[in-house]
Amino acid sequence: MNPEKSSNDEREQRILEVASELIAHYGYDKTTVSDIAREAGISKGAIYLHFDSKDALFEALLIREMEAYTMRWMQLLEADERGGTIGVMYRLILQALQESPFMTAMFIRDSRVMGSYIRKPNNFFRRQEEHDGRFIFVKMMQNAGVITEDIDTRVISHVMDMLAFGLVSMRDIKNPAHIPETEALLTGIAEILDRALTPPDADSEAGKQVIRQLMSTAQAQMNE
Amino acid sequence: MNPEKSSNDEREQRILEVASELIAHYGYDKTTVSDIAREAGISKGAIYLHFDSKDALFEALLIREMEAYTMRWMQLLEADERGGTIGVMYRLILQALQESPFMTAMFIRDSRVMGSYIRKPNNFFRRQEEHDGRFIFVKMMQNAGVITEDIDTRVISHVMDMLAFGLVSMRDIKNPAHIPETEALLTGIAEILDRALTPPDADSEAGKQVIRQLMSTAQAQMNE
DNA sequence: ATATGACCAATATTGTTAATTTGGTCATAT
DNA sequence: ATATGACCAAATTAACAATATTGGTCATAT
Repeated sequence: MNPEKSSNDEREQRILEVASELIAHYGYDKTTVSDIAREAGISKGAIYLHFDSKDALFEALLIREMEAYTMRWMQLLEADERGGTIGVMYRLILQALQESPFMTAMFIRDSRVMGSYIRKPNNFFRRQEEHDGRFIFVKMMQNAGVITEDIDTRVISHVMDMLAFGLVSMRDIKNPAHIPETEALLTGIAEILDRALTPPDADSEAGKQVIRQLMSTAQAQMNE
Repeated sequence: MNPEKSSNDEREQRILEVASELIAHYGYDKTTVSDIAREAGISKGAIYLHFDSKDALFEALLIREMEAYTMRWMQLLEADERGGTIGVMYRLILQALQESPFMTAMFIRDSRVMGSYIRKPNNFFRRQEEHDGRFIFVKMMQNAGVITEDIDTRVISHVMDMLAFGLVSMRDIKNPAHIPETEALLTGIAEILDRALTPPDADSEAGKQVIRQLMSTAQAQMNE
């Protein structure tokens, strides 16, 4: 929420909700501020009481979607009784990713959705470039003893990125008849990762525990 | 080689060689038949003594590159003394893929290279769509006892496609500083696949043997 | 036979202007 | 205070003709 702007948080969320749907469907370029206002049932001017510009709105949306994606992952994680092995945890990452059309578009920088935004000089993605979330995740899981230490952290995290990218992108170019059913595919990936990366003495709850802790710290920081 | 056309195979190969370089660099649209002729040191008319059309030339090039890629893989396979585990074999597949800019472009349907060709109604890729080479490869390796049977063939082959796709595509969008050095990455992937897919009792030569046999059969069919 | 390159119809590009759309503002209303 | 929507400059798109390029052919030369 932008404290400098209107404090009507409920409406701000509705704007973002509507923007998410429109942009996921029509893309950044083809979705106008007026479209968003009309669909949200408010005037165009009201949009600018919440956001400085179309880009500011869009970037708030990117952040919102990332947060929603993370929350959804947490939710799947807590609901899953198969334990906190890296295979299962990563499987749920992919599941959450697939569930969100917007996140998949973000992840592969889909130009049909991101439109001309991706070409902007100092956009969200370029600013984010320094930060490697996946690397940090893998490092933490190694420290927690949930991933073997005998394969380089950077290699593992990049392999995970490769899989996620491939998962989302290949659907466009490969004959659907040759793509396995999602459930079976994700289970297979989890199995492969567990066999390769889960140490024999892994504590299957340690991973989840670290994530929980990380989340509550993040939550606490947010409430300031 | 097109038997209906000129039988000057040497020149036909030079045409394709030149076309490969030009198209890999400038793309299908920006490379004209005259460009190819000039660079090959022959007249434009001579091109049409070998190929019916620009598209026919281009498709011959696609096939040539696929064959060259396969040959290169074979070569790496024979030269590698680490044995024929699935990890090592697949690692060499990725290595051969990375070495050929044209093959990488084909694999991800890079529109900067393939240009307007990919949008043509009945192009090479669409015709090829039925055939799933990776699936056949995995199936054969399972039959040879080099890949476990306890994970679905389709799942394994698709995971391999995902990795290959990710390997090639992620270089464009991820901060290079976060991408591991190629050698380490490929070694890591090989290690992961071996741990997950190589059966305890695998005969590390059986895989190579099947490939050799397959190749000589294909070679024999070609010479007809 | 084999190879060339001038030639052509068809397609693509460019330059230009006119028309439309869009992000953002602000006087006015509530 | 809060919200609206008419309004505007800037940017995008549409329309169109003029120009250039390109795939492919073929009469001619070697």
